[in-house]
Amino acid sequence: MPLHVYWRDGNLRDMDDDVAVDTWHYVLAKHAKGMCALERELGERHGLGPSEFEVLDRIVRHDRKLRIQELCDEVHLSQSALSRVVARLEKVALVSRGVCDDDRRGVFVCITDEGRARHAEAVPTHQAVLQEIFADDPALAR
Amino acid sequence: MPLHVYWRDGNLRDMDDDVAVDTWHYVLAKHAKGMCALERELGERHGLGPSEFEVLDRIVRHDRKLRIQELCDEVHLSQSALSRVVARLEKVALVSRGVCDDDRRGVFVCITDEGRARHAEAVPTHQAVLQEIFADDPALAR
DNA sequence: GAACAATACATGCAAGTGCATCTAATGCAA
DNA sequence: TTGCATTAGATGCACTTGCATGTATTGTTC
Repeated sequence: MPLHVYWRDGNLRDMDDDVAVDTWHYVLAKHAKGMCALERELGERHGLGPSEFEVLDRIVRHDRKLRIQELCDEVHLSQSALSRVVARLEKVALVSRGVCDDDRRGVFVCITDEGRARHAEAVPTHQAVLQEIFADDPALAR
Repeated sequence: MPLHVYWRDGNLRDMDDDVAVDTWHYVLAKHAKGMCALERELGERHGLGPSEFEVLDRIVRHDRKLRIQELCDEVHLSQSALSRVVARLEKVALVSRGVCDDDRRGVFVCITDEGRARHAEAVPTHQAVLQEIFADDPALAR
């Protein structure tokens, strides 16, 4: 995805500053605020954690069976963490798991109707939270 | 800090896309890569975790005794997590703790010589890791 | 000053994560 | 086919985190 980030200082700014470290602090701040807010809002309103939502979201966007491995490439979780997220989701019937026919080591994950509904319900919350988080970045507001 | 983020698309881009969500995915990706790399490099080379480094860094930048509470405002950790990070740092003698004289509920944290040295040693690693992480953002490279 | 709310920090506990490892299935070479 | 390295995913374990709570001190109201 051809997205590039441009830093610009509103005022005078010493360009010897370490831009990477500044950017990192920005990332840390947004990540902390965002995760905290998502955890609270998705949790209270839809009974989902950020990881659970992310996994459901990936499956919905692909709109097909996915292998654990494919998900692993897209969500920022270790293989073991992902395995457990999927286990939790299966436990509450938002996804189902099954063995791949062509490679019986593999496991595919399928979203259930209930999972699809829960995801659809949560998308606006997710979006609203993030718009709030980035609301103070004027260039992102429109 | 007057830092603003500007998204720009290299090509055609549907401006109905949800910019906040895209930015969030950028934050998630950089955070995951950055934390993973920092954990590895700071850990292997200096025996520090990202939280430990961050706390040392805050103290060094202020260059004075700090109260736990002040640190709490600056690092993205809960009060309890910070309390434990400081405890770990004290255990390995990189900081020392003491009660505030003016408010005996308060605890100030002081960096030791060894802590200062370890921090100084780790700063270049920290910086190098982050420059590597953001190296693919052309606007940040110079 | 006594009683009580508020604040600063520490700690018990449950939950999520990554690493190392385990099991099962596959691929490949002899 | 047999034997062995490789891969997919699950699981034991240690560690960190946040929430709720505990302890000690301070401030406030009567």
